Amino acid sequence: MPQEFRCDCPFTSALDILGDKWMLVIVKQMLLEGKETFKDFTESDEAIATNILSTKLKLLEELGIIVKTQRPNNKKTNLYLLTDKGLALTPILVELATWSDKYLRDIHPTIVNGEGVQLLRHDKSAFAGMMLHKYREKLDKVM
Amino acid sequence: MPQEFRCDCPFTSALDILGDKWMLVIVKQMLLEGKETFKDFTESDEAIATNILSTKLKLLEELGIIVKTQRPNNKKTNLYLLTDKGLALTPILVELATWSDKYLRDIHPTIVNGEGVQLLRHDKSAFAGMMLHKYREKLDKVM
DNA sequence: TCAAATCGCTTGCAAATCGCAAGTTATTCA
DNA sequence: TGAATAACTTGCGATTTGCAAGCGATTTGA
Repeated sequence: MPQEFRCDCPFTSALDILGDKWMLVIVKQMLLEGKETFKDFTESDEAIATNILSTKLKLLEELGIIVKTQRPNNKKTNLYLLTDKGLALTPILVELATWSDKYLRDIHPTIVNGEGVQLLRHDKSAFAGMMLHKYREKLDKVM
Repeated sequence: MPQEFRCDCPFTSALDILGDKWMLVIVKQMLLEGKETFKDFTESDEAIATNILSTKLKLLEELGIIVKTQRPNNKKTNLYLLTDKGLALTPILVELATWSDKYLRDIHPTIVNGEGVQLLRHDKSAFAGMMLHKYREKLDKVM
């Protein structure tokens, strides 16, 4: 199924792809929580259903945001890894979390407030840089 | 209906609210295209259905992202205006469009590429600053 | 070596959401 | 005062979401 776009606006077009409850959550889980196998995703807090996970992973792959690979000696477990196109979503994630941190705590007081959030609040680009660095290191090891 | 959150992750919580096809499109139309009445929204390219528009405006208002007002001498037309909480979504919009500009053109070649996009590409924060400045000027006039 | 466990899905079905078209109410304009 | 306009609301069919169960391929362990 070829991706449909509502119009030629760059803002809206991004939302045609990313504007749902799961796409960016999956990217976040890969980038920040080190998830890489189908099972990893199903075991998370956020508990995405397997049929939806399957659909979204397929879509993310079609779009070139992730790639599907295997480890050399394991035919059973698939690995899903972020491409550059996927890693380029980091600034969006950072801005989403920044907004949450500042404006959502009053209606959702249990939002986490640990080390990561402190760094994010204090130095956004350091946070982004660190996440990207860590992920690229992991890619080196895996591939 | 009180907003539900899947978990305590700031990234995911932002998406619980903003993660759909319309919420950020409406904010974009207000910030960048000067839309402020119900009719304005229904007349756009993106053609949101009136029932959905109605629901989303209500939700945005509940969340404090917009406020609903009237002009002094007109009881018919409602004005929807961005609050500070809503204006704080600007960086998210900017990052979404930046990503589109860089990574979506190959699968969606007709994405606009005018003056605005040029500025966005060349100087993101100038673009954001300009949009915010323009919107605040308008607020001064209206209120 | 073969039975059990694990992984990565797919399928069926029910519930929720989306979205078009038409209708309703209140306000303003001529 | 009658027509036009703005802002919705309602009905209903189509699509999407999400739970539960199942299934085939691979791997592990006795």
